[in-house]
Amino acid sequence: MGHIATIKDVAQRARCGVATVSRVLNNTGPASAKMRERVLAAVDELDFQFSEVGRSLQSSTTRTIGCVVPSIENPVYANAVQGAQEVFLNAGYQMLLVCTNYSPEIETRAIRTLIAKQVDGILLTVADAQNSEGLNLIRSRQLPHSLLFNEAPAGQVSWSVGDHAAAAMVADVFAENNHTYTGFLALNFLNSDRARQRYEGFVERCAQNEMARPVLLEVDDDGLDLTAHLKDFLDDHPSLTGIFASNDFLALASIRSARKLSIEVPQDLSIVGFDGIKVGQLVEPSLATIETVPQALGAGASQTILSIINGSAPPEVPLEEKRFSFRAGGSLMPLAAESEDDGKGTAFPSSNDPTHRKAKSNRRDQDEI
Amino acid sequence: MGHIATIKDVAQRARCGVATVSRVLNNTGPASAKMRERVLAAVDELDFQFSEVGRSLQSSTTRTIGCVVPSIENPVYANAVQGAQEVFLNAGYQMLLVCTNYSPEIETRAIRTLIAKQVDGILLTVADAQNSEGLNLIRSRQLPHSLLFNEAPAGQVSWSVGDHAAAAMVADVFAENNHTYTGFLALNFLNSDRARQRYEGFVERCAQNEMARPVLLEVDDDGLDLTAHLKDFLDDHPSLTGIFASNDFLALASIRSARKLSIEVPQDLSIVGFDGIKVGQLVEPSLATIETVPQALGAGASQTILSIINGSAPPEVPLEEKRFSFRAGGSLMPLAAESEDDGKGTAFPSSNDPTHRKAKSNRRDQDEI
DNA sequence: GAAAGAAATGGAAACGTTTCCATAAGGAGC
DNA sequence: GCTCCTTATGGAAACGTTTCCATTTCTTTC
Repeated sequence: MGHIATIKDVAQRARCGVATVSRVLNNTGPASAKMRERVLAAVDELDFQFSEVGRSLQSSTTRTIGCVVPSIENPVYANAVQGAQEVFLNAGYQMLLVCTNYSPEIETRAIRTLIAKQVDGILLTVADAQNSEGLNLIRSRQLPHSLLFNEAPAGQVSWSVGDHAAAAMVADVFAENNHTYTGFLALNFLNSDRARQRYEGFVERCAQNEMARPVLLEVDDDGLDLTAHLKDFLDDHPSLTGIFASNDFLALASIRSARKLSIEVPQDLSIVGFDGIKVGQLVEPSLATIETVPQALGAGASQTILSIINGSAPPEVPLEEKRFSFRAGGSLMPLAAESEDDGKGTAFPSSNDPTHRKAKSNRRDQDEI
Repeated sequence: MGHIATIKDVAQRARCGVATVSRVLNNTGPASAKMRERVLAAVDELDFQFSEVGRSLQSSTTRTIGCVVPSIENPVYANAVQGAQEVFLNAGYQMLLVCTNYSPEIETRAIRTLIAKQVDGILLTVADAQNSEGLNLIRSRQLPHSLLFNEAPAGQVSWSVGDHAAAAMVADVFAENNHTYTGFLALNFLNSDRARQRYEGFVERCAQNEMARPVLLEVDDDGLDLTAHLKDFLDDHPSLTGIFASNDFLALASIRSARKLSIEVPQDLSIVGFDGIKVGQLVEPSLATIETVPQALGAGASQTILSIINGSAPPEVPLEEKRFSFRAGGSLMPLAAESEDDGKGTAFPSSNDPTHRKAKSNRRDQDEI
């Protein structure tokens, strides 16, 4: 019969009470050798496995963690989620994953459901950490949780990149390479506080560096047809020499669109990305970008949650310097102005093997500084 | 007090029985207007939400689906999982995700846990569909499930790419471009039946096309340091003109490694990838590859599971022609042999805008056929 | 105004566990 | 052989739902 065995079936078959079965199987409390044997035999014959649902009801713990992120097609989130998943699995927790597609409505609904499912904790990246209905729900229930990628309101833990500072670093890099007129290319500006923080950080530091105020280009679609947008943008702002793309995909798409428009990167236009995805190093020119450590953030945030759950000391969030760094690449080139070179921060070779690049390249190469 | 309200609390506060609360909240059965109001008020005041655990125990359904994949750092799985997640979410199901890291042990353990958690179905990509302990468990319990990416044993549903045929198509493409000596670059060969099927399909069709037997190069690490391996490989097999990489990342890494070794792609070496990841179209040269539709497979497999659960007609798995196609790209170049060109299957321009490529390219360009 | 029918309501069982508590069985010491 | 203690064992409550069924309350109709 297609009936799934319960502890009662086992008890019946082993000719004992359910309490005994529970004790034997969980190794809690005494049991005689014969009894133990009978129970084990019954378990084997019936192919018995505890129902976690029954257990959860009794223990009011589910050994399940909710994870809410915008999308795992973005390798940054994919990395983070994978890192988190590993930590949780090792600790005996399973992970309930929801991708919100950057929609605050889905986000709220998902969090509600996760709470109803009695997850033991929630790991989440919200659209806007300052104003998230779901986050409020979590807080009011005092559910163990940790923000991931979002900067938390003061006093709260969060495993974020440090977007403001990282974007400021990009402004510095542009400045050191004599770029003054820059643009900021944004996707999901509306539903990502990270994108906005990057923009703010970039704008502020540009101002401090006495560069022009960066021009904002918002795109809505993350398809690959950036060309028309880019053309309009550059036509409107012909003095631009550098673009800071709010993520690496956007940066790569920009490079390609530029190529289509017969604009050479980096000779005619420098491009800096954000995230440091793997392929950025595989392409030519290699992508100058902010390198981040999503997997470490995901793992760290997970450990934070686990430590809240079992009352141990939570891990420290690493300093900003450990969470991001500038990765030089061929997509950024110093402007041919009088050099106020101080030796740091200029673009490095795009390849680890300069000899080869010299050998193969037959056009003006930005790599020879 | 930090006590979470249950239906009893609500009943007490609304001065009625729990049955009434249940009826009102679930809209099942009658209830007077005042009663309805009292209950709703109590719910509001207590911030009550049903416990899904209690519900699950009672209904023996969890509205949860398990999803087991090797890794979501691979964009192919990330896409598929995202597609699946969306379908499930729309149907009111949540998804428990486990990444096995290609380990059969983790795979088995994960499936065991998912069964214990009483998931209503399982979507999974296993290391080896012919020999999977976890899969057997699922089958013996008759748990609704669908394979994803794995080719299923005869008679079973599976949403696979059609690796054998797709790899054969690559052999055909190489043949049409006059390549005879090819290599197959494999990762995770041991723990991926897909990789093995691709190899077999490729080898067989090469034989049918009277090409040399492809040389196998297995790499274990998916880091970026393919260079040493590639060098040894090409030194050992100097006649190779084309490499079929079992995924796009490997293909991109190969292109980069080749570049480091002063080997020009595609002039000196043609490379074809597999999967059709997005960045393949953003790079230069663009990647010739097999384009697949992971999101559609993930969504289809999910619908299959849902239809098993609620007894409706399962969706048809699309024909192979709908599941993969060859995407031409600049990384593949016809060999300068006497052309037996039949017009189809030769490499196409790598960019959508040939005028630009002509304008910018100053080396012999494979795009002008 | 009473009877009958319909509508509303509450009690209790069931789902699968764990755990407390009471009882039964076994062994040691007299 | 009896008591006393230890070790085994089973019954039952509790966890939070839903749902069946019985009971109460309201409407309607004569």
